[in-house]
Amino acid sequence: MLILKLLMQEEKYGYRLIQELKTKSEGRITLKEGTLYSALYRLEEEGWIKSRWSEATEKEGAKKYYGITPQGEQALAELKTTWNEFSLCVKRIMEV
Amino acid sequence: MLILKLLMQEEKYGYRLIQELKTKSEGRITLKEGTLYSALYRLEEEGWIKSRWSEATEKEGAKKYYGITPQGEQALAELKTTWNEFSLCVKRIMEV
DNA sequence: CAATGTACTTAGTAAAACTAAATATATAAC
DNA sequence: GTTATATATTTAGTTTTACTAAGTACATTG
Repeated sequence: MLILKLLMQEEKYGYRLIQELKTKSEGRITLKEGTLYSALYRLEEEGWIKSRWSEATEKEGAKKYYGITPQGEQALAELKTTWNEFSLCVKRIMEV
Repeated sequence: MLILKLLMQEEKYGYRLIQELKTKSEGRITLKEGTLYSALYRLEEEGWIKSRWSEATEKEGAKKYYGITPQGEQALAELKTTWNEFSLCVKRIMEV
């Protein structure tokens, strides 16, 4: 869900997603490469994201950019609802 | 965390925990026996809960009651902090 | 007496995060 | 110049944990 959310802004490559998740979570979500990339492969298999290779420039090598698909946006909306309901329900149980 | 929380009130047996999680979550958390009981075994191995068999009466068979230990209470407090920080951080990323 | 509800156990599968390492390039340090 | 670090992706293998599914046992209900 977080990956899909970060891809709503613009297309991004895997390494950048790891960094963004780390900084935006204040160091609480530190995915290892194995975790992030296999998550990306699953999301792409689901049809929720699409990848393309950028061309290498003089300064930079080629990167694999991921963008969210319309189905991904739909899935994100559903995941958000599920998450909201779930976390609210955890909150209620924990706050009694 | 939720199991530990439910055991803070009083000691409970596994089947009851399944029911309570279901009703208190309005049907969103419906653990199967295999899931709940193996979670209980893990928690007991950690030393966070302790079990005892009740004696069978004329009406009821023996049940295995679980109670939270002092280490369990400590773990619960830490889990709660971790959960609060984590869910807040998800909220922040999702609400941008 | 068959079916359902309660209550616990166990075996095996599946999903997903983990460790760990390999590959490759660019930059910075010594 | 070589070593170390940062960037960027891939892959192999392990571990954890939830899942399915079935089995045991007893009490209650129809």
